[in-house]
Amino acid sequence: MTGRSRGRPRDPQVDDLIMKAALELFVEQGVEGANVERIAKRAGVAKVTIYRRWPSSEALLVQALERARTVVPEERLWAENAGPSDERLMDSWVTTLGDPRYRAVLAQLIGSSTSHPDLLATYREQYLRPRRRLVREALAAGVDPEADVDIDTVIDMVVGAALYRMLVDPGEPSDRDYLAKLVHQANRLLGR
Amino acid sequence: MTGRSRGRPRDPQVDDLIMKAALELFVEQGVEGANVERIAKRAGVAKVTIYRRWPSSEALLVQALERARTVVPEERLWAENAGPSDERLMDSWVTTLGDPRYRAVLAQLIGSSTSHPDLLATYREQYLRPRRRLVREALAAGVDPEADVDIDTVIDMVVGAALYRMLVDPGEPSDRDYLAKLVHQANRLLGR
Amino acid sequence: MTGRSRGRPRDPQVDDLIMKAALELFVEQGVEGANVERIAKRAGVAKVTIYRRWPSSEALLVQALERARTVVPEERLWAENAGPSDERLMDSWVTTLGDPRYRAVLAQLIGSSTSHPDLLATYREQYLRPRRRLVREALAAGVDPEADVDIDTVIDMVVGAALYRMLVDPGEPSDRDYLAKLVHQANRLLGR
Amino acid sequence: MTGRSRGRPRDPQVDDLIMKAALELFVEQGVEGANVERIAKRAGVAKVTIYRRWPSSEALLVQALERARTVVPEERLWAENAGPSDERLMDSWVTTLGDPRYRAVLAQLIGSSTSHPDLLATYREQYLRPRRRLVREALAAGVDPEADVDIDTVIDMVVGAALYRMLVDPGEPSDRDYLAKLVHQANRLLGR
DNA sequence: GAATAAGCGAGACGGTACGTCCCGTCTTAGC
DNA sequence: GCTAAGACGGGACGTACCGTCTCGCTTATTC
Repeated sequence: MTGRSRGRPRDPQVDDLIMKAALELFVEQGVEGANVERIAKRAGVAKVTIYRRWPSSEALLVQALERARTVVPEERLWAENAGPSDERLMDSWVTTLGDPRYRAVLAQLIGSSTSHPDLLATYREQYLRPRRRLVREALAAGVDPEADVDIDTVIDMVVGAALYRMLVDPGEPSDRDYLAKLVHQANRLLGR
Repeated sequence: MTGRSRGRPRDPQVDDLIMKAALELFVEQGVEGANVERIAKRAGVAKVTIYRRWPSSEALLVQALERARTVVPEERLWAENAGPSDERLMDSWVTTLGDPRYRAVLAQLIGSSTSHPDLLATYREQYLRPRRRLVREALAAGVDPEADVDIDTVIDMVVGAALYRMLVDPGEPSDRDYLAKLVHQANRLLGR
Repeated sequence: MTGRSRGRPRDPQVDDLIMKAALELFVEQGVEGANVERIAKRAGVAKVTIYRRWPSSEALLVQALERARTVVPEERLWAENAGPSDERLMDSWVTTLGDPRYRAVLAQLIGSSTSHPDLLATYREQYLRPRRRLVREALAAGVDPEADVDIDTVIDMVVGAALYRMLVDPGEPSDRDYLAKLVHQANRLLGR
Repeated sequence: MTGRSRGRPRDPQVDDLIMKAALELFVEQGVEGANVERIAKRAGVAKVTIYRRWPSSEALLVQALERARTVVPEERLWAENAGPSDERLMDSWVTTLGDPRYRAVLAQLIGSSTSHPDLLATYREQYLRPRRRLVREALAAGVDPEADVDIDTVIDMVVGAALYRMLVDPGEPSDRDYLAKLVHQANRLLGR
């Protein structure tokens, strides 16, 4: 009885077009630029077609970001390469933090988080949390069990310092040398 | 000595009216409600009068919030109390980082930094840098000269972790307990 | 036969609302008061809705006034009454030239003709030319075929004189007596 | 006691600059363009300087137009040349009516006469009335005293026809041939 | 095969805010 | 006193998006 609903079914390709356009505009121009009017125009789609699927441009962006994450799953990469290590951790960070697009996305998300907290929340849950878990695995090996610190605080300090530089003081480099310093201090705290 | 510029000078009282109205609207209705049109109406002021002073409502809000800080400026506080200390450092942080308006401003600045980097730069130079200097003074006392770390990296890690929580994971509290943990780890790194 | 254009068709009732409001404001407050902002507000309509239909309040007023002519269209009147005559000609003129709104429109059109000649041209072709044709018919009856004049020049002189008074010397009346004088001279020239 | 008023006297050259700028802007861009702001800028003068001398841009334009008239006093020209005649009448008309600037001024004046009737009134009294008087003199010679017409009506018809062409139907030429036709018909009416 | 229902692009619609322009008034410094 | 400069409250401008709506057409399912 459930069966197909009556009438013409939605075209799944249209979903793709819309989310692609939404993401492009968001990266290029931020939340302001990623409004329904422009997304519709870029996707070659009627506004109604968007409103039929998502209640707001925010909801659309959330899903678009969710979807985009699945494209490059780093976790898998690491699994194929005999687990994480400090070296691989820094390889990953250098790539990510050096990418201006990465900075742009995170900056836009933070900027819009006052009015649209769901965007940032989605990103955090879908993107940041898994990576954090991997970082924890990488740092967990050889920790002094007596160390006067919980590992999450150390991660906060390392990741926080790196993001602080990238977001707040983009003039200062977040290069491998700097990241190495941070990891070195993390290891000191962890007694590794 | 160029002397007074020609023409009728700007009325400083008008600055007050505008920033007061902007702040009220921001607190009552958020960023969306604090637009130039409404600020002008509430302040009883022409829109042009606002545009003459600030390039956007965002920039206006930055200054309004900066000005509205009810906290006594840390510099003075410290000077009057025989220098900084870990306790006073944390008092100051708890006040600042616990203020949702502070978060909102910094988030907006980061969000707009792709298109308008000057806003963030100004804020960093005018606001963050002096405070960083004070933090360095607070942490410098009793540092182990043999410690395997430079103090700026430690500041990055402490401040970075605090801001990371506030900006990226606002669900987790940046309360005194958490800040105390950070300062404790900083002291471990510095051999204090 | 291009068929119906795509998209939601314009609501003809909205046209009515706008032109009604425009006319009211024009009559009440003159050209200055009949601006787009006020017309939109009085008509309960968005400004864009007006701009979609007319390029300026001026163009809107032209059409509104044209439409609002309470005079029964001369063509019909004459057809129903066995053709034009000097009397009916003057009836029509007295009504038209005595209407301050008619003067206002024509004055505005002439004033804007340096920068926007099309407005005046449209008005001339759509409004004036057909009426001129009727005047020619009215004057053609009983013309002395030997008269040393072409009828269009006579029309120029009669219409020109009437409009000259109305436009340039609005203090002097363009009343029935004056128009009668003009028609009388026209008849002398035409040998009627 | 009358004496000079105290303080620095007004610079009469400034009056010239202002009126010159006002007239230029009026001819180029019409009433809209001839606002105090632009006049002040073009004349290199403060707005206050204008408002001190004239209550409005309208009043300024009135005086500017009055003054401009005195530059080429046609009456005098005729006086020096042994009085007006049909030929000289037409010479004068051909020059005037063929000048696009003349058309522009009159069109602008008529266009603005709804809101600012004084402008047109001044022009009529200062410029048109004297010329009309001269035309009357030119046509008065040799009039049939028995003619069934008063001369002012004939002038209305001739001048009206010429202006009608120039203002309302600028596509049709107001050339010497056409003006000759008009004068010929005027002479017929006057029994000359 | 026809009827029905929903998808779809297009674009009208009432709103709100934008940033600019000009209004006429005012307040300053300098001559 | 008078100038140039420019701030000020006010109001209109024309444009951009908002979210809703109405249209003709298309596409799939159901009867």
